[in-house]
Amino acid sequence: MQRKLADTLVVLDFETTGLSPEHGDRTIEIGAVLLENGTIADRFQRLMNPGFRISRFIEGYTGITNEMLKGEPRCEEVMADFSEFIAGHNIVAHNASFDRRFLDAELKRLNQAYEGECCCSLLLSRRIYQEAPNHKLQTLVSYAALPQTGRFHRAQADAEMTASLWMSMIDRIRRQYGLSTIFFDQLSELSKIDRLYAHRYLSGLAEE
DNA sequence: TGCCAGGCCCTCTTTAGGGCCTT
Repeated sequence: MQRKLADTLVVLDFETTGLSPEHGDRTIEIGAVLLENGTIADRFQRLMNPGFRISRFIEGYTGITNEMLKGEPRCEEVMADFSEFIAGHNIVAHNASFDRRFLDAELKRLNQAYEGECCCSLLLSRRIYQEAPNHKLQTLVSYAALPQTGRFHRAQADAEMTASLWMSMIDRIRRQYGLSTIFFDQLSELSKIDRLYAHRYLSGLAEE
């Protein structure tokens, strides 16, 4: 599924009620963009009602209030639509292990599963932007001089800025190593190898 | 009401501990 779909990709971000779906936390907002050949071809943004009140901490952290969620559809309804949105595409998220756990947990409630590949822009940034002060999304957007498309910690803005970050890292690799094309599975591999070997790996790609 | 996780990665490491990230 990876290389043949290298020209399409869904970058996603969840806002949730907490850190752990295993302890009952649910998603309250999904934001995503479909990238086709490096440009945004489609968007998906929904608020959803988790079925219980969210904490004051989450209200302050995300700007999403209990009042805002009152009339919104349940998670199951939104996730059914989102499952169709991501079907056939690989996905990217910042600290993807977090978003993947929530994606899997929500889809499991629908007796569904995501079958594609998932790559982490945080892990990739630790190899491409090794000199950045830290690798929080907000810091990297500033560090790479990318446009701020909205409020941080809202799903759609975070997804769009993660997409910009992703493209900026691809651009940096292309320019630095003279690569005309770099595939999703190569970036996925790069995010998994020891970051000390990142340069050696990319140099190897340049020689192919 | 208050609490909860997990994977990566560095180092004063590998028979471990703790910071970084995500909400």
